[in-house]
Amino acid sequence: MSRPPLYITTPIYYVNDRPHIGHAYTSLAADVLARWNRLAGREVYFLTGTDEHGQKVERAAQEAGEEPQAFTDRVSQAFRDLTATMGLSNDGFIRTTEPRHRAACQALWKALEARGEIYLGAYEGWYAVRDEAFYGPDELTERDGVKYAPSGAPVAWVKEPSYFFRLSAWADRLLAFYEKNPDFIQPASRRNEVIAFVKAGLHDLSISRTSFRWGVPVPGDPGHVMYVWLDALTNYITALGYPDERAELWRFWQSAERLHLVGKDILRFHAIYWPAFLMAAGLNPPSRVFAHGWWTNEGQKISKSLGNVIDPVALVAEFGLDPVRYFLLREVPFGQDGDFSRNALINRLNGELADALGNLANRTLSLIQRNCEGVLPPPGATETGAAFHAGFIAPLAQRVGEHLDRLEFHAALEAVFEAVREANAHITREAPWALKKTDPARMALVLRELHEALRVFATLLQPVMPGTMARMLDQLGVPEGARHLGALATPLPGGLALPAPAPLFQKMQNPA
RNA sequence: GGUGGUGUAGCUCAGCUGGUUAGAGCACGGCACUCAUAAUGCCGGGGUCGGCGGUUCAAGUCCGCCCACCACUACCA
Repeated sequence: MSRPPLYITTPIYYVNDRPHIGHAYTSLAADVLARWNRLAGREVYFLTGTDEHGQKVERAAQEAGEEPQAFTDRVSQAFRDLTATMGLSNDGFIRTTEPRHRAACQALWKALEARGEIYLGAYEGWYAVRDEAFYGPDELTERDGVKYAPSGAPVAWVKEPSYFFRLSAWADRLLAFYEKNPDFIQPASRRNEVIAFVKAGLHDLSISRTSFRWGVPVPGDPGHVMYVWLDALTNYITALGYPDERAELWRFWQSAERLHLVGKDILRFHAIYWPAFLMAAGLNPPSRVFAHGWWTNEGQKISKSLGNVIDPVALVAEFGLDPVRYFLLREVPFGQDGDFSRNALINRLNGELADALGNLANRTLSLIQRNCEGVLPPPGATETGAAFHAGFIAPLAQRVGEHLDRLEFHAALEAVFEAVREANAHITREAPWALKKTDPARMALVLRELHEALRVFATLLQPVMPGTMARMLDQLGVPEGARHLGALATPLPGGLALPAPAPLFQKMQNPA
């Protein structure tokens, strides 16, 4: 059952912004998939990074009185720090201001140009100087012969030279591609939206700008810089060595599963423009693009103006990294919008992590400590234990894996905690504390069964809660080299001395 | 406006191609237990499955209409 390698990416984050829960969320999901697949023995390359070009950055640097490069060096640090804050296991971190990226963008441009996919034209439309944005005619209102943008800024008809990508010619080929690859865009509802959009017809895409300088110069016409999305999307292949097809990592674009995780707001760029660029340049399109949902904060839409942006650093500082990682993936199906609330987080932490799982580990290990002299009993099974094992423990790794392959993080975690609940029922039914005097042999069997269940839980939960599960595996006496999925088939030897248990999760007082 | 989707217990949601008394978690009530982080287990109350009409021996599950909500409807990233 050897699977091709996995290339998994987050979007590169635009540095003209502070890291918020949305960034943390995408990165976290990618991290869990990367860790899970590594545990399964699959080769993985996990990439994240920062998008550092564009007019907004240029202007922000100007306002800060800095050179753009110095400015981005400074502000992109917050995103590099986020990888540590969230405990990310990314293999690479790319910045679009790196020389290798400029080279890759220009190589892609030349490839498109050589294939006749690019032409020079003019971009025209209603432009609001104050907003630095173009508006469609239906968005405008007119008073006294002057047209105004929705923001209230006056607009004027502007025409600037621009290179165009022949996107209109790709609509049919994109539709054929979606047809042949039904899983390319997920979830399915998003796929329908994209298909509807493409079916309505595509315009050629303006892919250069002359209105600012902070970007990748267009080869052969340095008055233009490349459209930020062409620049940004290219990061995914820059990081693998493009255009050097003999680069060590290039095989991740040639023969690996190529999975992009994105927020739903940037799906179009990844599901339409990006595969079109790639196919037009004669390169593989991605294998899969998954668009996840947005968070609200205590039922309210998150926005800077409301001042309710969620800072991942503060979140982790207050609740701890692993509870936050668990909550974000457990609470809401990936792909749907969800609500962040302190109450809900604390309920998950107390009820599921501390009471159900943590306490189960603690009571089991305490019994082994006290009644078995701290030594793991040899493998064996009671009748009820055999049924419990066959129904909930043995199939669990596969169940979790199937859910994670479909990016159903919440269902994967639900499956584990269903088994945790069952384990609590099992220990209560068997009451090993009462068996000590009546049937010590059975007591040893029951405790061993529970230890085995705990070993499976901890092993499978490592990708979501790496730190805490490492401590749990320590307490269970599982050696470092036996913590991958393949090791679950081999029982630990009886007679292993176990350390004294200690609580894994600290409960929090619920303010409500 | 157009297209797609959602509406099931107090809350969050499962319910594949229509078929026994509609399920789970949380919350709530009772009981049991005492190994454990006052943890755990068992039992229970609670739903005219958005509304109306239709197809069918049989509909939460299919069809029509209506109501409510959501998403998409291109070039700031």
